[in-house]
Amino acid sequence: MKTPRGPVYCVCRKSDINCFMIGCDSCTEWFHGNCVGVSEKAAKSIRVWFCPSCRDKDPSLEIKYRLKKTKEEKETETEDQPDGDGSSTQTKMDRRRGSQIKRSARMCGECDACLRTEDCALCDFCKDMKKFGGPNKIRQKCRMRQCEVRARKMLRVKEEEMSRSGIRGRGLSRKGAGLQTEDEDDDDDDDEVAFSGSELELYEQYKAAGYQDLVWHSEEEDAQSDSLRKKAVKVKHVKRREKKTEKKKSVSAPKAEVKPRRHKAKQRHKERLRHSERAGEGGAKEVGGALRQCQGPGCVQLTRTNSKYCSEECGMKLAANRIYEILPQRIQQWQQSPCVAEEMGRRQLERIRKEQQAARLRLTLMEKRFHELEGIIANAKQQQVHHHEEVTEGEGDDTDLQVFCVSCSHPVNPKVALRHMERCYAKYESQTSFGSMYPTRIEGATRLFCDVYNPQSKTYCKRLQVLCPEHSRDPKVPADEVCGCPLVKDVFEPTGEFCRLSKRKCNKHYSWEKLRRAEVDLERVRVWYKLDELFEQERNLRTAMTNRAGLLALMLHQTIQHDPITTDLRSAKDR
DNA sequence: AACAACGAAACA
DNA sequence: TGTTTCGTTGTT
Repeated sequence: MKTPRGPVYCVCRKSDINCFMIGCDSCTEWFHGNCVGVSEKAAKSIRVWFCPSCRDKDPSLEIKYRLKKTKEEKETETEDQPDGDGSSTQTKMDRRRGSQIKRSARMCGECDACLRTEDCALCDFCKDMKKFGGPNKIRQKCRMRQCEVRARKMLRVKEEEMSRSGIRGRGLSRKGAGLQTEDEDDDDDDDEVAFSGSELELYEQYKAAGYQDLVWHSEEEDAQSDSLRKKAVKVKHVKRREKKTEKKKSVSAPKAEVKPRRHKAKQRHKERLRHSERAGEGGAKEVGGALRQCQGPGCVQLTRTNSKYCSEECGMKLAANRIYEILPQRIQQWQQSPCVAEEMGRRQLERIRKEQQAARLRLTLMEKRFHELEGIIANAKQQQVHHHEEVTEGEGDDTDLQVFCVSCSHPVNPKVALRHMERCYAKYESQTSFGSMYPTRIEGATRLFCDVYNPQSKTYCKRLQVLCPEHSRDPKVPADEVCGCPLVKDVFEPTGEFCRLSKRKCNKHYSWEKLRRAEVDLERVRVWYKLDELFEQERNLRTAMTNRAGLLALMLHQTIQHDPITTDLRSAKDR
């Protein structure tokens, strides 16, 4: 149970400070506004205030009020302060702090820290402040000014620093005043070893008596050891435990916790001793306390250092023996039970084969398409140009329409849009390279990747050859060449007709050969990728299958049939 | 739990 | 409006 600690104030002698309070300028005691009949608002106009008891004792004490806050008053105030004009923020603050120390949730108003008016300029909090050139991230009061009683512990001067420089004896002034901390901080403070006089002595003795060796001693030793240390330890443990039980209200008795563990440790230690003794009886050599005989079959030699054997041969002999002994059994075991992984592997392989077949079929189809296209293009080149159609086409166009280029986003006339976009694309595309360290090697494939070597980056271009503006330019079109694009009906149905416009003038089918070739080539590349992927899968699967039931695997693993019924069911289903 | 960071109240 | 410093929150 906690006794109500912490400072008490006012006529009511309560510790509550979360309301408006006013300080007596005579006894410096603090009073609740409500208890002494002073509202917060009213207090604003009070300049000097004395508590009822002080006034009783000394009737001459008079509560003084401020005049209305006027300009004149402000002026008089500044006159009172000689350094008025040249005052820095620091000095202004000092005045503020110095004149009347406020009591707050984090300031007792009485300790050295609270009374301090200057920032140390050295602590981390000061260094963080803007006035000391800091980033103002931490935004905490100078450590030297953190209240010794109410400020959060972590904000106060750090322990090491305090002991190093002996800056201040924490809480000494407070203890003299007979005041104690609030409960919140009490919890923090408990972590510190707060000894009373006799405890301190014991603590010192405990430290001196060899708290440096915390290893387990045997009980005999313990009995012999000076009672002083035991006493000291006991004091400490009891203190700790009391606290723990108080906090946790744990069920298990702490004393019962400690002893058995000690026993176990001792037992283990004894056992270890016994083991090493037995080894010693064997009559071999002693290495670091242990005696070793070669583990080779039938060998009685001593081991080599850091080895279980006397020689390589012994090691090999033992290994060979193991294989002869274990392997046949394992092979038999392996053959007895069906291997699910093997079965699954076979199925996977089947699937991969099927997919490979499909991919190959598709590849031949694409190759066929490739040749067909070349045929069409060759055929188209032989068409004659029809000049009269040119004219009619030019007339029908709507000159007001505009489309935006997908590359440069400029508005362009739809008539020339294709041409523009194609060139725009080529322009931007040729600015970047797209290569790999290795040339493409696909057997039986014609014209896929550009594969031009760039000696600067030591890479091979990996664009489709037909689409690479960086390494191949579109050939110049002769004036009399026909467009020759196969005409279609309903988008997909070929009519058998060809565009008979002059190639230079046909905007509708601009570089149609290139696009068609790219279409076919892209598909071919995709099929090749697919084939490659399938090949990789097959290879992995095959390695896994050949490694399964290999020598190493059989020696290292075995399948234990815990439940023969399950195995039977599975084998019946699988077979 | 300690710490850093930061919003915001309080104040001049 | 700027400064100081508190409480809260997220991170280590």
